[in-house]
Amino acid sequence: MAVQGTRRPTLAGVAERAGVSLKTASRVLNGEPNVAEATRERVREAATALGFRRNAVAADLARGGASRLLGFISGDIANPFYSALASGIERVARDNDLQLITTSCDEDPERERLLTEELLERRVGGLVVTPTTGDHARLAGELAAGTPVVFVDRPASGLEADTVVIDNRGGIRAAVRHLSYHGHRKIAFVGDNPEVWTFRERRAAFLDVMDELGNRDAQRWVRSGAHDAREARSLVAGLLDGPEPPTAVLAENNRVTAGALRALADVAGGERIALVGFDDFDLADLLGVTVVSYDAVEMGRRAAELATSRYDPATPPRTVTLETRLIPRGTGERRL
Amino acid sequence: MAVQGTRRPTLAGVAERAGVSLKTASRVLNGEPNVAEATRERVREAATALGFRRNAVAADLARGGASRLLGFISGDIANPFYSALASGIERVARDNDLQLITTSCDEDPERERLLTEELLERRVGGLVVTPTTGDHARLAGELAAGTPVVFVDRPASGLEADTVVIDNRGGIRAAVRHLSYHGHRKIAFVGDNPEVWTFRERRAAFLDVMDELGNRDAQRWVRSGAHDAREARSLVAGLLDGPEPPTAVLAENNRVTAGALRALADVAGGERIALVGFDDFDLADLLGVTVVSYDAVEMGRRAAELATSRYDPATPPRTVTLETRLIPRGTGERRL
DNA sequence: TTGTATGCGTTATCAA
DNA sequence: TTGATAACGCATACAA
Repeated sequence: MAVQGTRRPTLAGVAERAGVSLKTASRVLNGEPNVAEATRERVREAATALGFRRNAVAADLARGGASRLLGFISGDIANPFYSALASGIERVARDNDLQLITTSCDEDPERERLLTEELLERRVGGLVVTPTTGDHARLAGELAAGTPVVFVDRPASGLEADTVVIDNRGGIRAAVRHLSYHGHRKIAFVGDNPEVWTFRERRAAFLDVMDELGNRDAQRWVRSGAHDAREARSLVAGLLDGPEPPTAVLAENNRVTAGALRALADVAGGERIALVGFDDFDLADLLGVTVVSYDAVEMGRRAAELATSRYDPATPPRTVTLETRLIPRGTGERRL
Repeated sequence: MAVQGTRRPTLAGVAERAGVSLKTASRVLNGEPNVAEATRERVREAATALGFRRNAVAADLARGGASRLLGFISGDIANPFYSALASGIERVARDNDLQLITTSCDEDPERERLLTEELLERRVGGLVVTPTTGDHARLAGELAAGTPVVFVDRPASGLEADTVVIDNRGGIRAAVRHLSYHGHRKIAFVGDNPEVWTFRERRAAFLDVMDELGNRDAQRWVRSGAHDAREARSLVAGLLDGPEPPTAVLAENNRVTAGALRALADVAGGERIALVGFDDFDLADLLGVTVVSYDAVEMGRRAAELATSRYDPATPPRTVTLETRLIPRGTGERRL
């Protein structure tokens, strides 16, 4: 048992106690072959007696190259979406004997840059990033140096790199068609900030499908700027209170869905207004909300697989697109 | 720009290019004083020209002692409770210039042990653990060696160490009294497995308060074994379907609450049965569920503060108990 | 203000 | 089957 003040036992200490050289002790403790069984036993005993625990920091340095660490830069780890990503990444990390460093950049480009730098200083063997709107060209050198940098949920700007996204357009298409099939024409699209890539993708798809369905002026049904549930609530409230209230609301993400639900609960007859949300959420079944669902854990897993697979920087970047799935609950209208 | 195959630029390289010694380059790049401004400038230029990025692995090894890493062993990072903890820990880590390694042990003692070992090999400067039921006496030596190990949400067994918990008993007391105040006598307590410390605490409090209120036989209202929402649903369904259905259900955690909600939705008149849940959750307001709430992010923060504050292993372990808060929504009965 | 020398605890090379 | 010795890249007494 180590005691405070006392140094921790080292491999050299184990070797000395076992009466062998450093290299032999190393061989034994790393399970390498070509060591006599008797020697092996003596080293093991010495290690246990001293309470030896290998120093992974020293090992990483000696080995050279990357450390056995993987980096993940999320927007906010407390957000269920990001923690689902983290969960998928973690599993792949585990399978590859890597430890995962998680960080949150609060959607702040400058903070993302700082975190990237810190993780690269740690010589991570791979980096998974949910990119903010900033430019990522600065990472070109690192990519060329062989560090796999993978972007997830949205692509980086100014850089060609491996990317994992979902089929946003397909998801929106399914949602709008679902509502249309159930007779809705006045469909409002409520979302986050237009700076966000996913918002733009989803809005574009919304306009496309509405156009295909004969609604050439869908732009007037679009509302943006709802970054949290509270803002979404007032945005939807405004729609319902306006001159031409929609009969259906398409919420661009789960925060908007939550806000929309509250707005609908606030007005008389709100339960007769249909609601479809992008992103599934807990208890959506109870609230009878039809959603566009996808597997965020799988998304993390795929990203981590790209980030851990050794690759040739010369090969063109890969893009993985995951499918979405419409989960109809009722007829698009909520049944409370 | 580094190119693949090429080694990464080192401090020595920067020093050489700037025509100074290693130590001087180190001084400049670490912002230490006592360097001529001209020298400083030359070193900076050399660093930029070479695309130098310090190697944190080497720095940690050279500095000796612990690495600038913090470890967190959660049950499952995809679980909102654990990711809230992670969020709090992450903020403290950031403030202390530490990087956070997050792991999930899936509530498996053996896996927790393995993860602990791996993190200690990484020489983490602190370790936050949500302990499983296994014994933790093996960590005594590490504690004595000066690594702050902090347990959060429940105490470790077989080891005296810093711990952060919430006031489970107070929370249950408030919940039962709330229901009692609103006229309920037949209150069922539905929870997870009795192996889980928090369950035992909460059940004990439930029985105490029921006893105080004159219900001496509350044991028959206790149901356990609901580890997920599905199991909770059938457990509650069984209660409602039994010979003497309760008029109120106290759910021991948010998974049970979700299951109970579904069970109540399944039966006629279910909306007249009161429900109070331990743990607040998203959209609880919409569903009209009264809850016992507490701040999981704060819990993580407090744990991380204990794990980062240098302390004397000789001082007795500290226990931080965080308050809970009853959030009444309606009269304890749901208003849908 | 600047530099020299040594150590951190491993892994890896190459020889014995 | 084993071992001596040199990296790995930086920090830090101590000197100049």
